[in-house]
Formats: sequence, structure tokens, C-alpha cells
Amino acid sequence: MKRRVARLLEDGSLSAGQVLAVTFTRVAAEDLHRELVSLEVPNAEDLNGRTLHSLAMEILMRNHVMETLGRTPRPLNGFELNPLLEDLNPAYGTKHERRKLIGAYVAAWSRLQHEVPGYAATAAEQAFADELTDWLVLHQAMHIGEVIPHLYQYLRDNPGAPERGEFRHILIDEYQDLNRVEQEALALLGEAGAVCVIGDDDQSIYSFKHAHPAGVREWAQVHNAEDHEIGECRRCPTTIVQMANSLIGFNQDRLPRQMAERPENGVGQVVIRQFQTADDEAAAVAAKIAQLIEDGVAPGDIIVLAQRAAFGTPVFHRLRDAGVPCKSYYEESALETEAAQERFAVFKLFLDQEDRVSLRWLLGCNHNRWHAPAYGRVMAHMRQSGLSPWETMTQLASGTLSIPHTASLVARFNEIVHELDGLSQAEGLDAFIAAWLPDPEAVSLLHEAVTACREEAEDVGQLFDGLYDAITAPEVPLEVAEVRVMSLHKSKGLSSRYVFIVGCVEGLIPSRPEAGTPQDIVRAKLEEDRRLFYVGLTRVKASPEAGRPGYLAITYPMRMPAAEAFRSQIAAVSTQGNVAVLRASRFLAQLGPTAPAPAVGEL
DNA sequence: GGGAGAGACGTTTTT
DNA sequence: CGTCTCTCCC
Repeated sequence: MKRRVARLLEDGSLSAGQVLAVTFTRVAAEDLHRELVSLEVPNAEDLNGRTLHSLAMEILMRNHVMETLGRTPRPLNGFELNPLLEDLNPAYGTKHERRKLIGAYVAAWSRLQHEVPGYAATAAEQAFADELTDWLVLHQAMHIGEVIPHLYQYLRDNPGAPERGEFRHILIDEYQDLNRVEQEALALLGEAGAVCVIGDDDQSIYSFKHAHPAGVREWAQVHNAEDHEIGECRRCPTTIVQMANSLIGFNQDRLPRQMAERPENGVGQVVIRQFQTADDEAAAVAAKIAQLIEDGVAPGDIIVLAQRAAFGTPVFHRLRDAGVPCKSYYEESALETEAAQERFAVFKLFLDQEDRVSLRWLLGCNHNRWHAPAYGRVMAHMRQSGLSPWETMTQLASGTLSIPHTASLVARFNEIVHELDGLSQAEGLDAFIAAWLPDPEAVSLLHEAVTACREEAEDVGQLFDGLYDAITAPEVPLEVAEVRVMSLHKSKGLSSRYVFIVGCVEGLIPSRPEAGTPQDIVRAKLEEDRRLFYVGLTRVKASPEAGRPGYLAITYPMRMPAAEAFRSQIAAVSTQGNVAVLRASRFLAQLGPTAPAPAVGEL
């Protein structure tokens, strides 16, 4: 793919701006971007490697697409969904059920169900979608799941839109991870040019976001295109290729094929170890990693894959305590705690009183039902008067307006106004930060983040933008210098000379389906979990030239604390007192004859 | 609007 | 097993 772009740029038939390379995750996009920029061709630095979401947001903003629909391209953060969930009519079910309905609304879009012949939303689904949209319109916000659907609708309904002819070459990586609406939006973007999709349905692991892996298989036929199969595994040692082939061969729902080994890569080294407890497992993995580093292995060449934080975090903590440079992708985000969320909302509202989502959040926080009954009365008034939430609350506070049963909401509003007034007194950035985070200890991660962007910022607005970026889109470092601990999902697209897959227990990979799940869904889920394990195995990179054969360790414990297993949704064989009893993943038996026998003891 | 007791849920991911 | 959520009651 890289060579193809390079050739076109070199012979001058293409400018960098006419090439679009998209993937689904930010890390993969960053990676792709780096790869393209590193091409030794003119203007390579102008090549575009990005996520579909960031491209979609840019197009939607650029063309005021949302505004013409009466919508605002202001995505909701995860935590901002909480008051929304309370504000939705309880007639649609419990909070859990309402959350599910939001999921179904997004899912219908993702699958383009309303364009499938015979699909009819039930009256109840339609009514729910209307209520949800009403709230979003009133609060001038959008659900993150609406971003791509709106891009798709804009492109489909505006055949003359410049974006439909903008790109002459589109490269789409990890195509099997995209859902229907994403695939169709890209088809419209690539309409006037050549499209190159790269996908492997054996690596389809995103059913929970309604990925449409069949799109890869059908692509060549639907678009009347060439199909280039990549049959050789250039990355992995031969043993790993054999194990991966054997494992994935157990899946029914795939095109039968085998990855060919590359003998020059060598056989590699594979160990499979069982430990008495999860604690022993973490200790052994951390000790082995420390030993490797002592022997001269670069920390950046080592990854630890854990399908649950419960398995990954103990390894991370031990590495950190041993002074090994490491990074956990399970680390708490700066907005994890409600205290941090509250500070964040205050900041946003301070900059923009008309940020309706932040105001709604702040009015309800620290109350068990987010003041939903009182706020519901205020919303009714807003719909009828056309006033904004801030205006309405101001009138209520001054007594110009009166709505029964809203006294505590108004009291809360006065507190918010008082705090914002205090912040506006602060002179200079440091004084502002001190006033905004009077108790930095209570929100230490947020404080760290804001301190890190303090230098770059010249005013309060820039400080917020920097903070927002740092929190929502942390930078992907160019050079990896630490041991990385992450999920199997996150590892997609990466390769590493030393790979540890921890917590390989039955009930996790594969997970145990809920009782009563229909058989076909159980089977599909099992196959997806098998692909997940397959992705993990195939991260191992052989570097014979560097004298590194490629190392894979598969580990699993026999016991772990029951509370932890419950919390992390790990289905134990049995529970004895406070201890969950675990056994080996069934996938270990499917690795074929070249896999070493599992053993106990050190790695 | 708040407290007590019963019941449901918990993961992986995109901006 | 803990924590969040729902229901019922004041």
C-alpha cells in the first residue's frame, strides 16, 4: 500500500492532499500517518492519515451540516450521558433499559437498518428516537454515534458536495472493523477515485460496535475490483503461524485459507504456563520482563496483552514498582471521578454559559436522580418559551419567572453562578488554575493534565482546548520506550518481539455467554473470541536479523479472588469461599501439534 | 427529596 | 463480591 502511494506521488500524477488514508482507531491512524510521512517522496509530510471520526467532524463543521438540521456538532462525553439518561421519560423503562435504547438507536444507524428493505422501526423505537433527538436539540449536542451517520446522510443527499470528488486515492485499513454506515460513507468519499481496502475477516473483533466484516468478503464483487490476497505471514515466527492457523481453522464462518510460513523468520519461542494464583502469574510475568530488560531487550519491544484490567494492572504495578519503564492503557483517565467531571464541566461553562450540556450536568450532579423532575419542568418551559437553559435559570433565580418545585434546582444554580463569578475574579492563568482547582489532591490526574498544558497556553480558552485534547486524544508517542500493557483489542495493528498474553482462562477468552443466549449468537461470539486470541498470537514479530526469534508467553492462573472475577465478568468454573476457581482456555487445546505443552513454574 | 432494603449489574471500543 | 439502581415509604 505504501509503495503504491509512493509511486503515484513520485510520478507527479497525484498530490498529497488527494490521498486519504483512514483507519478506525487513533493509534492505527497515527501509525499509518507515520508510515506515509516516512516515505521518501516529495510532499510526503502533507499526506493525510487519520481516523474516520476526525475526518467526519471536520467535514460536518466545515459545511455547517449539523446547523442546517437544527443540530450542533458538540459531541457528548461519556459522563455527560448521565443527566440525559435521567431526563428521558421513565415510560421507556429503567435507566438500564433507556441506556440500551440509546444503544439500539445508534446500532440501527451503524447497520443502516432503515435502508434495509423490510426494516420498520417500531412505533416505540421511533418515539424514543424522537425524545432522544429532542433532548439533544434542546441541549445543542450530539451523541458520538451520530457523527458518521450524519456524514453519510450529508454525502448521500448532496451528490454535488465537493467531498465526493476530493480524494483520488483512498486507503482504508482494518476494513473489517468498520460498520455499515462507516463503509458506505467511505464509499461516497471515494466515489471519484481509486479505493484500496485492507481487511482480514479473521481479525474481526468489533461486533459490539456493529462492525460489518462481510463487507471485506463482498467488496471485490460489489465494487468490481481486484482482490490481492496476502498469503504469507511476514511478521511471525513459523511456530506462531502454525498455531494461529490451527486455532483459526476451528472457525466455521470464514473463507478457508492458511497463512503461509516464512522459514527465514525462524521457529520462535513459545511458552505456555499455568500458575496457582493470578498474583503468582503477575509476579512471574513481571519477573521475566525485568530479566529480559536486564539482558538488553528494549522495553519498547515488549507488550503484555490482557483482556481485562484485572489481569493487566497487577503486572503493570509490579513493573512500575521494579523501576521498569512501562505504560498501562488501562490507567484511569483524568475524568474518571465525578469530582474531576464536575471541575471539567465548571471550566467549560465558565468559558461558555450557553454550553447547555455542562449546565445540565452541573445542575444535577451530586443528586441521586440528577434533579430530573425539577429539570423536566424547566425543560418544558424552555421548549415553550424558546429561552436557553441559562436564561431560564437566571430568570428563575431573579424571581422574574417562577416554576413550582424547582427551589433546590435554583439553589444549585446560584451556587454555580457564585463559583463562576469567583473564577472570573482570577487574574492570570496560574491564579485561575488555583481558583478552579482549590483542592488539586482530590482531582490529581486532572491537575497533572492541566499542569502539563499550562506552558503551551496563553489564555484560559487555550488552556481548556489543550486540556480537552490531552484528555480525549492523548498523543501517541513516536518512539515507544516502555513496556506496554493493553487489551487484545488495542493491540490490533501492533507487532512486538516479546508478547505476553495473560489471563488465558476459560470464561474470559472465550467468555461465557449469558444463560439463555440463542445458539447462533453463542457460536458467533465464540468465533469472535477465537479471532481475538488469534489477533493476540499474531502480534509476535520475528527479527532474525537482530538475533531475536520472536517470543510468546501464554499464561493463566488456577485461582483469583472471587470479587475480582465477578467485577471483571470472568466466569469461574466454581467459587470456593472468596476464591474463584479457573481453568485453561479451551483455545489452548486448539493450537495444534507445534504448540508446546503447558507447564508450571517460571517463565 | 431522602433513607432503607431489595435487586441488578459488572467487559472489550470509537470522538 | 461491591456498587449502583429501583421501589417503597415518610
